[in-house]
Amino acid sequence: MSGADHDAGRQHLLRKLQSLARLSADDAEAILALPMDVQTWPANHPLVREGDTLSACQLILDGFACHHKSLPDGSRQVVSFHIPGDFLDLQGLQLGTMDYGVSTLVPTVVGRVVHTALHELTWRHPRVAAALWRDTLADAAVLREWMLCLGRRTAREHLAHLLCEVAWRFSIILPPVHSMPLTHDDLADSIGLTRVEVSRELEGLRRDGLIGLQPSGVAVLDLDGLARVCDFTPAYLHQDRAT
Amino acid sequence: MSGADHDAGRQHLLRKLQSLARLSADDAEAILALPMDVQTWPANHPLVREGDTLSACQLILDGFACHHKSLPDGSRQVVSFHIPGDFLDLQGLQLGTMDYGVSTLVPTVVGRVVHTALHELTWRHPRVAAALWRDTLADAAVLREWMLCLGRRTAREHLAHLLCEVAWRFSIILPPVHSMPLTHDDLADSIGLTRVEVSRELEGLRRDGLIGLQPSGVAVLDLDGLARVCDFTPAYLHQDRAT
DNA sequence: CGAAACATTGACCCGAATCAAGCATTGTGG
DNA sequence: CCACAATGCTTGATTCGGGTCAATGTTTCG
Repeated sequence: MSGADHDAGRQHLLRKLQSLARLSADDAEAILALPMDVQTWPANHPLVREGDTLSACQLILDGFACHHKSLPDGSRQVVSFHIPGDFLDLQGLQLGTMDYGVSTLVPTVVGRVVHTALHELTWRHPRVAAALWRDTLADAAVLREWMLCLGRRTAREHLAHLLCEVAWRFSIILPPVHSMPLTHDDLADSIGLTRVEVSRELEGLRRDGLIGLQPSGVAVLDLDGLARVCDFTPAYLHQDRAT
Repeated sequence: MSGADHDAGRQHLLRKLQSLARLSADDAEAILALPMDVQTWPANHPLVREGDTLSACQLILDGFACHHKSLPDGSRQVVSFHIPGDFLDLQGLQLGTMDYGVSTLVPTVVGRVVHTALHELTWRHPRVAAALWRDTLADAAVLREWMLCLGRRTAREHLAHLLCEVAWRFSIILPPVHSMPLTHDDLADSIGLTRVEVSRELEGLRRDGLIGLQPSGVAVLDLDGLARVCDFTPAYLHQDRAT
């Protein structure tokens, strides 16, 4: 938990917001100066429960987390993944109760920023507020693509699409061909299928040489090949950068 | 197309934004004064195509429309419904290209507001900008609930849930027990199933006395009964009002 | 070493898709 | 005013993707 670690997490946030709006030096300084209470959590730890009302937002400084919703019968749907630089519960700043839960997927470091500090930031720095709004819009675009996957793609296409997306987003912050720390249960809850079917489809993709199955997780070996399986087009991520 | 009609549509927008943020009289006046180019379209008319880049936002003044995405093979997923007072393409104001299409479902009147006017509005009226951000967050909450339906509910539960949501949202602007102007194809594209299965499940719900099937569309007869079928809880809509 | 968590595989089942035929409304032109 | 096309709805027979159940294998870690 060195100071440098926290700075790296804040820098991810700043870089993302700068890519979404033209920020002044003053805006940037205010973002980096946000008062933040740093906490470390293990993998699979709940950070927010459905129905909570919050008084602070949590920024991922290091690690990996997801949003999820559940049915009374216990079945669970993961609705999004989040990486360093993402706020996990910006919704709690603006709307009353949380309609989704948040959990870590790997050991994760978060920075808690009290709502008053964020309200002050957005009030004094309208361009930062605009950037956060755009970030919300970009997140919604990802939700829509996931809905298309859930409703209209086959199991294999959906799985391939998810792996493409995660590999693509991870490549911003991690070296390529890094294996992804997702269990088969995580993948199943993300694509709306069962663990058993995930196992079978992963085996199919492995046999085709598109992915590698290691104990540490799934590794994407042939991103272009995978993208061809599922017609992956990263435009919906609304992030401009060299592919 | 009388002036009164346009005012009704604007009033829906104003009322929604006032429920999301405490607006000043000046803020309200600016919203009602937005310069707007009024257009009328038939049912099933495309208003935005996937990939478009826009220079104006379209506000529904009267009617009913949806957002949808498609796969290369032509299959389509409806991702949200929109009613008078909703902007159909706020995303186009903040992000480059549209990742979804927009179509009318019934004859619809929209007001086109050029981006420059909206940028000026949000810049001069930060509370209006905050309200629009909250509106985006509330829309995203609906997308997440739809994902839960797509991934984890059965055909019957999902259909019942959709009917509950639409009936609930329509009740704000229409008399109750109004039949909903959705074809079986529209419903099928919304819940990620086929027209045939929609027909069978609707017949099941009708046999149980929960809905009525008329030529003009589906009418919800027993909202509480329907809600019990699918565990419908309107909290995710983030609209406080007497149920 | 043993327990717990995670992954794989096979046999069988079921919900929804597909294919196909026929019916009911609506609207249009002769 | 009727004919008939177009669109939308219903229903049955059959198929198939993915679920369920169950047994077994593999890591990881206390």
